[in-house]
Amino acid sequence: MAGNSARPGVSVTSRVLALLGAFDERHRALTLTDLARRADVPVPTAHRLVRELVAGDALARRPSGEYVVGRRLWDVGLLAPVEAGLRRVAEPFLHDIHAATRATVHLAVRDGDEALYLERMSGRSSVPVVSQIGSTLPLHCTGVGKVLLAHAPDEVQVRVLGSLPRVTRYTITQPGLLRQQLTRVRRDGFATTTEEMSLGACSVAVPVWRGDEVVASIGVVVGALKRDRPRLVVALQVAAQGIGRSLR
Amino acid sequence: MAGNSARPGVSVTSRVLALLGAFDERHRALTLTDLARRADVPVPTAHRLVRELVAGDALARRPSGEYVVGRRLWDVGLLAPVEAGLRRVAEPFLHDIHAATRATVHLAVRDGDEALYLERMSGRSSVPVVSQIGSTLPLHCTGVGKVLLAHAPDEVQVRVLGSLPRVTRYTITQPGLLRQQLTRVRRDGFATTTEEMSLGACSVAVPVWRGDEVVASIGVVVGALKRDRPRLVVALQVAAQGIGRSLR
DNA sequence: GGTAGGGTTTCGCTGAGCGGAAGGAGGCTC
DNA sequence: GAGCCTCCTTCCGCTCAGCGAAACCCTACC
Repeated sequence: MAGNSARPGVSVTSRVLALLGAFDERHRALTLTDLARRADVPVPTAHRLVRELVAGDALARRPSGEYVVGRRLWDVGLLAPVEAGLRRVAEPFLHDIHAATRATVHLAVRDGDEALYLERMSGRSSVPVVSQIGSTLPLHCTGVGKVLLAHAPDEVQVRVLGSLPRVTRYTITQPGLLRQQLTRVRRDGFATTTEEMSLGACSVAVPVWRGDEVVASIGVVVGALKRDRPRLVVALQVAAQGIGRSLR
Repeated sequence: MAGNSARPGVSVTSRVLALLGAFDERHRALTLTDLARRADVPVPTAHRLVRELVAGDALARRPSGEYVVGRRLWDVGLLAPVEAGLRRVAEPFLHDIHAATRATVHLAVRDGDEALYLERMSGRSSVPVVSQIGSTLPLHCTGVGKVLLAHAPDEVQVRVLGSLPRVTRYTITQPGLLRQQLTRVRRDGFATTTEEMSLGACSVAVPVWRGDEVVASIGVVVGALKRDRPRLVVALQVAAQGIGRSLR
């Protein structure tokens, strides 16, 4: 940046990125002041940059005065090759599961110490589902997360087991208990959760193998597992097989 | 921008946006030189800016050296409220159509003089489909496009009918003929295309009404229409009704 | 080993960018 | 209706971040 900056060395580009990064699932609309605060940029500077971003349709301004992410970023973002091959291959299989179960279906990969949701198809029922395409959730309390964790490198398991934040009163926060579960996940080929992420929601998930490596996980979220579990596991495993086979 | 610019008055922000805008469906991966050329920025300048964008994960660099859109832009872009309400409401209905027909299903709105595809579910068959979520296609040679055009304001119709570029040898390029079809679309409540956008692909589409206004269109793409047409029209109309009802 | 295509680094000039200060605009309280 | 608060917007003079031509590097191809 030129001139009079309070913190020389911070480039215009990085400020622009900071402004864009101020948005997340919980902050889809921000006032100028919030935007400036979250991006750690003085308000007048934010104002100037944001005006340019609005002119370029990277942001948009709501009638209320709040800023939201704009059309331009939406369609540029969709061009990102984030596991594009996996998503394309998996889509029809996810449809099949969705059609067969009517439940919410997920496709996720491990991104560091979190589960990154690549795809979601909403179910009909009123089961609460917090996942969003593009967002991440913890590995230790989601179905797909447990699968990904069970097949993650040791250092990831160590880090995650070292800190198991409680989300609901059923979240597993004892490393020993979770470690047992992970062993069972590897042995049985599926993972389950019971209201560990959100009350009223249970899940089943299975790994997607490419060769001898787990590259993703698919799962469903339902209100209760009960005797449906075997049926769901089979449906998921068939789909996961299909995806894995198509990936080579 | 500071200093020695060849074209003073062009801001850093606008250059960054130009770089991001250099990507489109047909250019998902670009070399530095292409990127610079398409964004109309000198190569060294592009290099500097792009390096910062890569550092911020807004772009990523392929092992081959090409640049692609990065994770950061992907998940920020997904936060854009581009017809979010419509998309959320429509999703389950689109699933139903997809399950019932096994064809490629589309949800589109009119964006100026083009059809903007908000959602797509791929069919099983090998029918060629060029649409992409987030991309636009002409109004005059797609199923959803004809529906949207038939219910567009006069000035849009005039502009579009004034220039009907040929895409395939079946594309309708005579304004009079298309005008007749649009009348029929309004009368019958559905539109069809026959290899007008891509050879080997036909489509049917219906309007989605909110009150007395057409806010979107849903359609399917199949290899051939033949006697399936009535069945597809009914399926689409049922879904469109449902979407419209849910929109109030 | 010449040529062409990319990618990267250098470097001195300079105006784009900076942001404190001040000035609206709206809303809420007393 | 005065006082207060919060958020948005504009102003303006200082100055260093940004600029890009030029030069250089590297790989590929003939």
